[in-house]
Amino acid sequence: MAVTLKAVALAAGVSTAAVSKALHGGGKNVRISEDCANRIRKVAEDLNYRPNAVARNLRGQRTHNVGLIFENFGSFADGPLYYTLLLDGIGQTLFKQHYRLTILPELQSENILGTFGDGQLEGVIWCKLARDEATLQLIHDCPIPIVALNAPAPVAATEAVFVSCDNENGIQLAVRHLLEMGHKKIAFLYEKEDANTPDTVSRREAFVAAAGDAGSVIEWGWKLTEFEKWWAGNPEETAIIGWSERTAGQLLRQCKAAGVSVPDKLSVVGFDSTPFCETTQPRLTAVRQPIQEMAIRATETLLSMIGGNRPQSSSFLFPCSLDVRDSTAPPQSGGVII
Amino acid sequence: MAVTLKAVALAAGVSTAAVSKALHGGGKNVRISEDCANRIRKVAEDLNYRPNAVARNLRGQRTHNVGLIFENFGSFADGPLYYTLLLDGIGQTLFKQHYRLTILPELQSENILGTFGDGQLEGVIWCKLARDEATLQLIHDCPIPIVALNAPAPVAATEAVFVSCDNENGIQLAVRHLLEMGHKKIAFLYEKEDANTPDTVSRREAFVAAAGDAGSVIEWGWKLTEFEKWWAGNPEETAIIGWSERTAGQLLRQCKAAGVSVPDKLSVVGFDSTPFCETTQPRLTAVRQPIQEMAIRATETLLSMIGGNRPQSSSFLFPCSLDVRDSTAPPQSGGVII
DNA sequence: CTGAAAGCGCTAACAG
DNA sequence: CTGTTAGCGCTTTCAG
Repeated sequence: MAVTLKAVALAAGVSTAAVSKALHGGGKNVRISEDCANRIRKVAEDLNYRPNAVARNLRGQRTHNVGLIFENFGSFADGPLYYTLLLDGIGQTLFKQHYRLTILPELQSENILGTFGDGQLEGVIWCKLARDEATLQLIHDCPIPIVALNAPAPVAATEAVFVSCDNENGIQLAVRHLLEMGHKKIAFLYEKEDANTPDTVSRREAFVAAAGDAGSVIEWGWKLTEFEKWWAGNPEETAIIGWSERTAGQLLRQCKAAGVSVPDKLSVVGFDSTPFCETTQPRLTAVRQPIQEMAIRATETLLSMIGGNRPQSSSFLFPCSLDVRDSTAPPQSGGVII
Repeated sequence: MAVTLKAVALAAGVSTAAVSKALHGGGKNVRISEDCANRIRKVAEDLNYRPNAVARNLRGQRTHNVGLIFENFGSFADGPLYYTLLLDGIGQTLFKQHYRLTILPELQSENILGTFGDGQLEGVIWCKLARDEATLQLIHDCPIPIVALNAPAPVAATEAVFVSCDNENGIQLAVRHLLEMGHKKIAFLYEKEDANTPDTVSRREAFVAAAGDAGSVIEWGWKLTEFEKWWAGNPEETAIIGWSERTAGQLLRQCKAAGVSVPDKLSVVGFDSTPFCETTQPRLTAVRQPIQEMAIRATETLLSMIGGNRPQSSSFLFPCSLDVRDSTAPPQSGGVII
């Protein structure tokens, strides 16, 4: 049905090679007169010829197509704008270089290698890549370059490149901010459901290290309904750092419901400072993770690897910063009062 | 480099046809003994054979790949979760049917038809499709089925299917809600920058029709900085309907900044009720548009069209509902006071 | 029951 | 300067 190169050649009374040359100007060994080329172009135009990319991909062993895989797409634990910023960063980088982006179903079953090795993808960006042995093995067997985004690099060296934020430094910033304000006891909060995500784990560890004796760790359920009872118990803590933006946002709502005013009675810090933090009441002080820049870097790195270059490094760590907004303040009844 | 079907055939001492049959069991005319098939499968396994999908696509003229195009990706006018919900709905439907999703660069230049006709895509979901003549023509010339999501159907019939929410009914709900509460003057607010998006237009028109004499229309800049001056002018309006969730959220912030308490002094309604509305202060009353269901329906329709079926209808309108939260209340100094 | 062979649509060596 | 031709990796019809 579709008009092919051959059809154009036939109509123009030339060979397919001539048409290919005239339209895309490939092979150096083929020469063609301007007249002839123009005639061919005219015929192609008239016939409404559209090159078939699949055939071209097969022939050229290139697809200009990059895959994107989310370990847990649709779970909003990462903040409302997470996926939007991510996609935007990846997309803008890719499209500029005339690559396409294919969203892959979250790794179902065992045929991931089949998917990665089927010739349709030139590389993969893998978000929140799990850290287990199986995955590491998989990375090893993967025929195309992989960049892991938002996943801390494993201890063992792998062929993949890891792009992530510096959770440790982010948590340190939050802890220091609170300590400097005079808080003596700070809690780190995460949800049971997210207990094992790499980010939760590494942030928790960073917190324990940074806060030392001043720190405690709280694990509640997704809804944080435990808050009210906890608060009723007159906890020593005067500040809570939520492992994610979502957690902190949810906590603010619980505080409001329980009549606990923030930041007067309790200071709250979130992780991942997106425009969402501007919309909460009070506006949420949060660690900023440069998602979009990370996405751009991940994509650039992947494209460079596809181009055959060895990556400059096997791990890129993006420093976090702290956006101080209205949800943190010195403790009301701090020990500083003499 | 990659091990091909031929390589497997060679290693197993059989023909490529036998291998193809043994591994994927296609052609009915080819028969093969269990023994032979098993031997072939073993060899393929040992050799780590991965079928090349590009070749298969070319041969079979099918790619199981659907394209997605956003008219304005990355503009957050649609609310923080818009893209996430959308992608989630599309993805879950597609992946279940073993289709892939390709994100297309937002229609650059003129070669859209080239993109749609290059054989890589079996169909396209087009978000916020513009309404102009050129686009209609393009739809007409498009060799693959198109479903327009979140774009009101044009007057003229086209080959494309349109899935959108019922803006008219949504606006009516909002207006009625406010009128019933006793508001006498209601404004519809949109940003200059969004003045011509189909949704803005159709909601504005719906508003003018629904509110009649009680209605007025406001066009401000993206930041809504005009609010304070407007308010200082002692407007008659006691309620504002924002064309989008974002607009309404931004308005709430302006109100706060100006010391105008919502809903006491001013009621605010948004369009597009996502979890975002739960996070504002006060929680935002908003028209709910079932984004995810719409995305699912759009995808299902597209897949059915790809399967060769004629769509049941050329336009699906999803009814809106109203999520009443805390940003609306009866006017403080309503005319009802005797 | 099995293998040879003809393409899907395109490109780039090669020979003329 | 142009055209013929051999594949890219796969499926499937056809002859053995």
